[in-house]
Amino acid sequence: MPRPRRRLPADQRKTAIAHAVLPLLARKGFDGVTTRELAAAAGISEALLFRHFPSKEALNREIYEYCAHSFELDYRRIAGLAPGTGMLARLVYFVVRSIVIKRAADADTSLRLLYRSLVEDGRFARTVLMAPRFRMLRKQLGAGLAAARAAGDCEAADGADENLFWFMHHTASMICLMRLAGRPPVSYRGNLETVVREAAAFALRGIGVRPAVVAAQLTGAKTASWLRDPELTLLAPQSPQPE
Amino acid sequence: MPRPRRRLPADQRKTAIAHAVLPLLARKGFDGVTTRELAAAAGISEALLFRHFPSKEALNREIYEYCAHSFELDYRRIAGLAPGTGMLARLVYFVVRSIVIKRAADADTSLRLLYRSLVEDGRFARTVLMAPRFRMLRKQLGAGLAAARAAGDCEAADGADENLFWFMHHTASMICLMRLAGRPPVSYRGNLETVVREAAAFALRGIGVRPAVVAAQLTGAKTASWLRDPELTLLAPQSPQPE
DNA sequence: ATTATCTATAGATCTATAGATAATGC
DNA sequence: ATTATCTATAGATCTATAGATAATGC
Repeated sequence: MPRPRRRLPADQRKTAIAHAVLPLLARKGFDGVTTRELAAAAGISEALLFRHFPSKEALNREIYEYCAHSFELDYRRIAGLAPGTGMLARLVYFVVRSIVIKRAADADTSLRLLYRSLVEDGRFARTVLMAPRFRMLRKQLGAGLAAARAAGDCEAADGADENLFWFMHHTASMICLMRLAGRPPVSYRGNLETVVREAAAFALRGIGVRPAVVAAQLTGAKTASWLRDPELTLLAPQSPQPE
Repeated sequence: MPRPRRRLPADQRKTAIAHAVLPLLARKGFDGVTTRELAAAAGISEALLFRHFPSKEALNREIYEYCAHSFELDYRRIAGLAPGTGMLARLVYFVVRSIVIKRAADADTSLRLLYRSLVEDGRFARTVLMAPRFRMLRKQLGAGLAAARAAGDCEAADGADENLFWFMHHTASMICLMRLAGRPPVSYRGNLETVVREAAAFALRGIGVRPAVVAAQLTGAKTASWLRDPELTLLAPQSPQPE
């Protein structure tokens, strides 16, 4: 059965391979997946795979680069808001939400890759977490905290604002990680949007915002209205689709 | 070079293998490690490995069981304390600390296994996180919250206490996970004990305890005195050493 | 006599390459 | 004429077993 495959120019084929192969690689891990499986997922022969990538290792490296962009956030909108208690609530809510609910089609793929990296050498995780966008977000959070403190809505911190940023990030990240496992080992009460709102409230109180202020800021009606506002979705951009 | 190995009775050898093999398996993952490497780590031939474990897969399963116990906490001491704001602070502080700083020798090994499980099928993570000790801790936290609320030290939650417990747990877990990667992708300000205290404060505020109360409860002097109290270390028991 | 251990190796699988064939674009 | 693709296969490696040898305990 000589099956003549669709012929593609080198660069397109390369992208197509990366795209097709990513989910499998993320799910099974570099060592758990075979080049035979990868080729099958890309709908090509193993020989062609090795023509486009000199080795399995090289393919793996390219996949990381291909995937890294999917963690970008459109933070410019947030950057435009004036620092204050309301801005702080929005910032935390959207960061938490965009981590817990990733909208990109390949969401759990890129996240699996990220967390897998953490238990291994951590290289990929470093590229993602040390990227400029996080420095930016940290700065924004700092500005929001300062404004909220000045307004009396927030307690001064005992430690560094930077640590508070990461604690917030961690709360959301671990919820996301728990949801990656087929049957989650932790079952939260309420539906996902509820969990997102509760986690955002937890994080806001955690960074020092007074409980009463948090309750006023994160009402169901308010977050619902934010979700309808396309100006501030803060979600990951779509991946570049091949072809 | 016929090297006569030390001869051990079957059960002892089996335990010895499990013990010797665990770190390598956790670090490289089931697919990333070879039976040759595993045998070498255990100081035996591959043939002997397969005599004690019918397959690599079977060895892997046993390793999970062997490792699961290292997550146990000595929560009985906490269970003995009367619910109240002070108990709540202690509980959160020690849970956070025991997650971030695991004292057992094979600490990062068991944690790697746990987090690796999360990006894979999640089976092991479920055994660990759904264990009775967590239900117990959750109950204790609930009692502490109720008492602190009655005392006016803590805001009533908008959601379930159970979710608050997990958010606290998540904050600590992710700090721990970040520290597993060789060079951590996130660098916190301050030394580890400081980070632990700040994270505990974050979590306490997060679950609703008023910022001023948290500040009063988690002073450096207070946590230092807790650390000197052997009654309440709440740390993981030592692994059973072979032989 | 039984049980633990080793050396040697089979059989399967996995990465990677060689060399032939067919589609594309000038 | 060039470039993409395939089939076939080499060479390495990996899991697992067969069969021989040596230590232990009755």
